[in-house]
Amino acid sequence: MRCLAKRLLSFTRLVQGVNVSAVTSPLVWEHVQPAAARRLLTGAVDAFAERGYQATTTRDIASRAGMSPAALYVHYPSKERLLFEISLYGHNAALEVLRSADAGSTPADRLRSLVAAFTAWHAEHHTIARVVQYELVALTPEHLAEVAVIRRAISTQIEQVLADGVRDGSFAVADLPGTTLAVLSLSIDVARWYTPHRGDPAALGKLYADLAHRMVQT
Amino acid sequence: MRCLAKRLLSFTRLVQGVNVSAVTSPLVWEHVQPAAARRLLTGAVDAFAERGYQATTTRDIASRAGMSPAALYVHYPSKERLLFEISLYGHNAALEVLRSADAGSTPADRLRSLVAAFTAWHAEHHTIARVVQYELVALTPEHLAEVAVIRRAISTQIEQVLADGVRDGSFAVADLPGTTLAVLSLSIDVARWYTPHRGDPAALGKLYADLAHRMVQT
DNA sequence: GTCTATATGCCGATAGAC
DNA sequence: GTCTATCGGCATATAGAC
Repeated sequence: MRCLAKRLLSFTRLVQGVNVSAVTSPLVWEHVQPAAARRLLTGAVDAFAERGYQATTTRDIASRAGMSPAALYVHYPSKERLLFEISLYGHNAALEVLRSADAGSTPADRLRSLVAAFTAWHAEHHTIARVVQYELVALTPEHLAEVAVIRRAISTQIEQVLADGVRDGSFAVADLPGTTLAVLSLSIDVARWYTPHRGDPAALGKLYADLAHRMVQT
Repeated sequence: MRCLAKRLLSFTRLVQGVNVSAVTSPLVWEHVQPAAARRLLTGAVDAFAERGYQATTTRDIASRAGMSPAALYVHYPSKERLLFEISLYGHNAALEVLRSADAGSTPADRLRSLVAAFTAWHAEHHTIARVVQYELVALTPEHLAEVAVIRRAISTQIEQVLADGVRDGSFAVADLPGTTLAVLSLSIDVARWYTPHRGDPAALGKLYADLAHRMVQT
């Protein structure tokens, strides 16, 4: 089993501004080696997103990868560890998408870019996003603490832009923490309801960027 | 086992306008008889909300109600049926909160009232709301179809107000279905993150009413 | 690194006494 | 309507051959 964390940031580096097409790459997991470990991981993402972590059996994951149940344990020491690697990767990818999108000369431009990219990521990668956002309780306390650090960084990224806009007078925000959470909520909830037939991720990103901007503009 | 559905609408009838204090009644399940069935049901709500349906065992539910595992089956024929009764009740309660809140002379007043009440309900009843919003996949196809009807009615309630506002020129909405979903999303996602220490449900409702109104106003 | 076979335990649900 | 006892099955994870 190779170390996944070291390679987590590879693909999101390609994203610039609201160039959300870059996050639609199908080869998201190409850095996971060997191929058997990658098949197990992508099978687990699909299964966890479809049925949830607890309802997914190791037999199901193994069979999606074309293996016997026992073969899973050669690559991952437990089902929870598989979830953790997916969750850690997903959180880092989401944070990197935000950091790469935080470009623009005004708080309004930056906010629109952040919301568009974060929303499009949740739509395009709705299976990973579903695991990231809704399977936190299945993590061990230690692993949860690790991803919680990344979650705080994600929240801070949005809050900072809103605070900048308030300072220069382009935004009117009565409750900064509450509005930060609301803006994040809008994008995160996409993972709950999105399916490919519900529209283009980039178009959804643009709509949500507009809605978020209107929520705070003076 | 008594029929729960017939008594679903009792408490939400008390709610008028944005009188969200009425939905904070702690005796939400008082109509479930006998008391043993009610203890099982409230125990199941807490357990499902904490760990999720699949991670909750019938032994856990029974022990929260102070009973042996076997006693559960005197009141409910299966674990899934317990989930269904909770989900059906919760959906009907949420819909009734919306219908009671749809009061006001202008689309703006109506939208603010709807969003305030719907948001406050998700905060105040975040345990029930979590089961309602995140455990749909555990329902049988037949039971899912039944709650899906209620979910469409909830969505329609919001969409109608937005459409009325567009018609009389008080709202500017580029994408009506998309904006409807976004407004609903904001409130629904409250069930994911809300805990009592994060503020007063009524105050959150007011904040979200303001944000939703700004999303659509001309 | 993958397999077959299996250890070990908990799951949902039932049987039958009281 | 509640209990104790238990059924049959499937869960995660391991042992050991190849």
